[in-house]
Amino acid sequence: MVLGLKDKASKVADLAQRRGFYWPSWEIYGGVAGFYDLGPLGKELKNKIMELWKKIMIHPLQRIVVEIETPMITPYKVLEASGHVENFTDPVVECKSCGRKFRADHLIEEVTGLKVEGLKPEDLTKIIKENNIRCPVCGGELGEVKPFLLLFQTQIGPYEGDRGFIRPETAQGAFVNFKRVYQLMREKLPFGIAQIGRVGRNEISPRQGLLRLREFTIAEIEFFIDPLNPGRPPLDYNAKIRLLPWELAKGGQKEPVEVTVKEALEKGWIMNEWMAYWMLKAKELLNLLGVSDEDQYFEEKSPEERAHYSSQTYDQLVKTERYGWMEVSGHAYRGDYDLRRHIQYSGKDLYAFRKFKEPKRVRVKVVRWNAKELGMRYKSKAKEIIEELKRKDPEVIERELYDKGYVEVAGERIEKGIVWIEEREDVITGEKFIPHVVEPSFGVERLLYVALEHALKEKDGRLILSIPKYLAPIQAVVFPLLEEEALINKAKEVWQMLLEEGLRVEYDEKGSIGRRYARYDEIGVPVAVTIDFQSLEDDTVTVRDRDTWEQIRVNINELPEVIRKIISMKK
RNA sequence: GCGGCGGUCGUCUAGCCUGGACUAGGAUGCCGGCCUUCCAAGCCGGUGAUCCCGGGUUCAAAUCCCGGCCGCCGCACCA
Repeated sequence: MVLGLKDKASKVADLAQRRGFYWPSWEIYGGVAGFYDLGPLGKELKNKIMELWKKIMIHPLQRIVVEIETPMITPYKVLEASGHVENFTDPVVECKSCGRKFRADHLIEEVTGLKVEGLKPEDLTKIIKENNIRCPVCGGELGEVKPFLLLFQTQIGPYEGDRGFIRPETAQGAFVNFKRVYQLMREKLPFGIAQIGRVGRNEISPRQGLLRLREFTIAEIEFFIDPLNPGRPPLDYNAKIRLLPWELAKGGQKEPVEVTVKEALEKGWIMNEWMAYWMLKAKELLNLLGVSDEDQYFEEKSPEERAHYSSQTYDQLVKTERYGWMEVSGHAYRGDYDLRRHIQYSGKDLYAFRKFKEPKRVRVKVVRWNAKELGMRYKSKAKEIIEELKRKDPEVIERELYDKGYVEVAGERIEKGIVWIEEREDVITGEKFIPHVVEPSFGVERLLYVALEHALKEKDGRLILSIPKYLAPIQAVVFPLLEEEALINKAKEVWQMLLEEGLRVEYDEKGSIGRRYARYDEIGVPVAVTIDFQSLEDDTVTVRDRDTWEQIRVNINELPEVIRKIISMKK
């Protein structure tokens, strides 16, 4: 293998395919861009990564962060409410001569100054024709405006009207369940709904292997807070964080700055303490996946780049060799956007309730009326009159009655005495409000790739997957030094014993010992146990470290504990 | 989607320009055997390639032409 000649991404892709981490889906039919299969090792590693994610994101706040699961197939109405049906489609127009594509609405606004947001593609096409707008690059003629919907569409059941989509994020499943989980959390904020699940986005041009997929796994938390009383996260204010806030970026700054969390909050670079908390957690997670601080930072998205629901978004970027800085997580302050929209579209009560410290006593003016009198005088019109009285501001009615002696509703003059204003004192114990949402969201396959790329090392022309030891899919391997019956028997005994200890262990007797070390270094097995002739005499074996290649000799009955210690996260 | 480059055993690659002896060669991996007392050792044997797919040109196509698919790089969108 000519290792030196290839870049790291190729080496990762090569290793992934050769040793069974991942490969393109539907390969024997030529493959389909944007879809990848996970092989045996890839699947195990991904499981480990998801476990780790839960350990970092959920476990420390387990009393207030809970995991749920909701369907991938999502009804039209839900994604209409979320704004995705509207916002996940771009009107695109193509130049007939050079083939370049443009956002049709942006192009028109630039050239004509007309506000055309929300217009239909046909109208946009018309405007382009009427104003003779041409390709801004080559001057060629432009074609029809077409919407490009990034959502995968399907149909639910046999009825064509029941349109469904594959969810582009798991978040909506959390929002629609807000009330139920709120009640399960005994109506206390803040709390978080975590979800790990597959999503689909019909990317125009997926590329870059595992990094841009049409179907992938998202791990996200919708963290609900009371904006007036967000609570305090267990936050280390002195922790350092690398940031490129928009405030600096728009002034031309390219490099992130390192600041304490305290500074970032004081300067308003991070708008909320919970945002800061999840960002720090994200940094910790990437550290544990083998990405150092220098190889990651957070970049704030400009207002134009942000998703339709967000008022602040930071992307967590990780350095990759070929693809440069790659987003592995997004941290969005979604405000009350999603719940507000779902309240609107579903008509359901998705409010939280905020109790006042002291019940408030307020004097309120209420409109009262003599229903019997109204009924007798206005007959069937009485109902309409009462409805209008209910809607009208009591202050206004009071003024009208005072000024004119009557109030005019539904075209009738209702005189003082039939309608009057009463003042009464109400005791208000609290108020309804829509919680705000802080959302950390991770692309799991990207984490997988990044972990692999950062783990891949070379030593003496050999590939070593120096993945953090607690992440290794296979934890240990047992070798007889030579293919001799006595050694083989002993080795199999040891292997069996380790299996019974619950460890994930392989056994291999084929090839020279060096070749076997190399085989398992390449897939990141942290511990190689070798049974040699001395083992037969004194029940000791050699334990070799994947990264240093150093060996120690341990007694067989200490072996499980030795291995456990090596692959443990606690150091 | 456009432009550029590419696609040959699991992997890396020779051959392609200049069509024919290519029954597609090598290396590595993998399997079996011999050997071997700790880092991809050696020897022998074996396995393994619809030459990305479809069509066309030709007596003859891995090779030339067209279309598609996939990949990489650049442009636009994103976790």
